[in-house]
Amino acid sequence: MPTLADVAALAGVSKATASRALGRPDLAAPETVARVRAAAEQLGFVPNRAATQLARGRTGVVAVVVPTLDNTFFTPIIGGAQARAADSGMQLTIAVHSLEHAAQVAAVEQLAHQVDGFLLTAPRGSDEIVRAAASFKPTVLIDREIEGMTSVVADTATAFGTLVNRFVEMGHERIVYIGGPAGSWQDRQRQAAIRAAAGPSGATLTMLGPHPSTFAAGVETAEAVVAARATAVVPYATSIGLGLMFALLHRGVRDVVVSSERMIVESLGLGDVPAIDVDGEKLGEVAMDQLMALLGERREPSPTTRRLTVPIS
Amino acid sequence: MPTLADVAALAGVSKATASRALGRPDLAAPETVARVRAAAEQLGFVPNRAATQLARGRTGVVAVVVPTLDNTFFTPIIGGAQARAADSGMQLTIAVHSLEHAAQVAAVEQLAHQVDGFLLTAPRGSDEIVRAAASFKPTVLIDREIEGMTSVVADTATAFGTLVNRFVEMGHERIVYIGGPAGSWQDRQRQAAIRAAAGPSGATLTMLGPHPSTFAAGVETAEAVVAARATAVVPYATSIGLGLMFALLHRGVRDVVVSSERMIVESLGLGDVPAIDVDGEKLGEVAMDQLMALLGERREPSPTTRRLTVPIS
DNA sequence: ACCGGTTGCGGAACCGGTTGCATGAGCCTG
DNA sequence: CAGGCTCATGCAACCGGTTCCGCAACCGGT
Repeated sequence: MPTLADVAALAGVSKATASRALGRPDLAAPETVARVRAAAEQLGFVPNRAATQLARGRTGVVAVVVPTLDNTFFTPIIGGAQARAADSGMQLTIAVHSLEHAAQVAAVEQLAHQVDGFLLTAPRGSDEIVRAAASFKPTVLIDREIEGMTSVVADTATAFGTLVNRFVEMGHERIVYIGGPAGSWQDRQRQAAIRAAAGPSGATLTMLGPHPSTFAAGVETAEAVVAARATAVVPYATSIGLGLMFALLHRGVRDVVVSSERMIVESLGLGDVPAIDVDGEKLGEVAMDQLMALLGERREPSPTTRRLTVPIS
Repeated sequence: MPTLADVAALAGVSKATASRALGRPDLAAPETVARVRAAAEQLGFVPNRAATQLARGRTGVVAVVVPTLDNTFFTPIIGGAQARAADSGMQLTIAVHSLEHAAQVAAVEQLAHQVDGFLLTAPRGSDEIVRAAASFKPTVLIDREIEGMTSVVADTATAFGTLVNRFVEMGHERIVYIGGPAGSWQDRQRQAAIRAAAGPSGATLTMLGPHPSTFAAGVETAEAVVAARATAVVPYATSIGLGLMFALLHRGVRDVVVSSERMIVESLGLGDVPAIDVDGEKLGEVAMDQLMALLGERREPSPTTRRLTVPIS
């Protein structure tokens, strides 16, 4: 395994020059850069990460914290983040935690020593808990906004409001919203948006929940949905909606419209059921970009919120 | 941020002794170990990973390679592996690759410099491609067996065979198997097991596929399932089965039994539909244990296959 | 009392990069 | 042509642990 010293020797320069030629080409003579690069190429030189990290005081790793891997909402986010991280030569570690309890802040602190920054995905818990978790290293929030922190959110609240409007326009008069997990920030946003949208319309809005984002939970809501004599349902998560649709069909109920992802609506040929699509990959990419920006800056940059539009069809 | 030198100073010993006291307690006097530990505790000492890695020549990171994150089969595996890795103070990076093409071996090679070992999950492609990818670092295969390599497989083939037997016993005479992705090793195993199980029974077996493990693909098989006048279906993946069940219900077809995960069967109250459950977490844990064992041994250990039983109910 | 053998510890080299500082060559300007 | 600059480069310290090696104290045995 060739080291920088080998490269330097082959190129006829010192380690220092070789290092600069590869890492900061502007600090070395063009001709030297070329020679060093050629040598590195020839030897198949790959810098030792640990050495670089040690010398620079950075780990080159960022952690993505997700509440669970069982939810298809999070996995594309991870994929997007991973892709962007790889582009910058960074590695990604995945940590599964829900930041509801103070104990989990300790877990994050433990991790903090081993990474340069965090992506916290849809953290539950209070603002204070999240702030505490973010206090160790530069952090970008995904799908949650907290005053003073950088975050990237999919604007699902607006989208859900639009969805309800759509249902109202379609003539639905009894609409049910199936809420997400207890303590979910997104859920609160969506509830507010949905209430605002439905309020003036005269349609009856029934709010159910909280529910975990699982298929089983969706199945269990069928009873209540039927009891509410709803004709349209807006579920918090795809998995909930799927369980519900399933249970309804299973009961022989065929006249309730449940909004879902475009993929599902289309593959089933559900026609004019409004579909909603969150581009999780994009979410992950943008969040990682933000984090990279944070890591790049010397001084604390001002917190930003990037709001990604969520398409409805 | 306290360093080992700080700990050593506080404990009144040298760096060398401090290092030994913490890392190899058997090499130091018990009393010294206690003093050093106390000092470390008091200072909140956390060893610098990069330094350790550099000194030891190991990265402390292992990579899990999965074909996709969109399949709920893989995510629990990652979870299990992650948990075990964390127990050993190792980190996990996730790489999303399908090892079908030679080009992706290069991607693995790139990663190889940054990790100590690999977990390759359900790699497609030829044995040679997988061998090439595994040639860089110690590697454990998950859900695929290749001569001469260590692997951990869920014995779903046997389980699927049993499943078909069960259907036959229940009186089903036209059974459909919906195949998984093209080139899937598991799919080949299952096909063989299913054929062997159904062969002597006199039941008609229709093999469909290949299909990707998606909901949409499942929906699309409904046509063929109906055409085959099947009364029982065994789908390759949960997602396929879900799509199929959905499409069938949607068409008003209610007399076709589709095997699925226990969770789904139970939440829907599907009664006596046989359910199959792969403990992905366990799979990940065992695989990681095997990898740790590989990493621990000096000499090349003999390859092993751990076969995990998959429960059916 | 002497000796070979353990045992616990410290000194120092080392892992493989990065970077502050010094040096010297070459260039511009007055 | 001298003084001052910039630019390219090398030397060496450094990041924070790990580990080889040697030394000294201490053990029991004869």
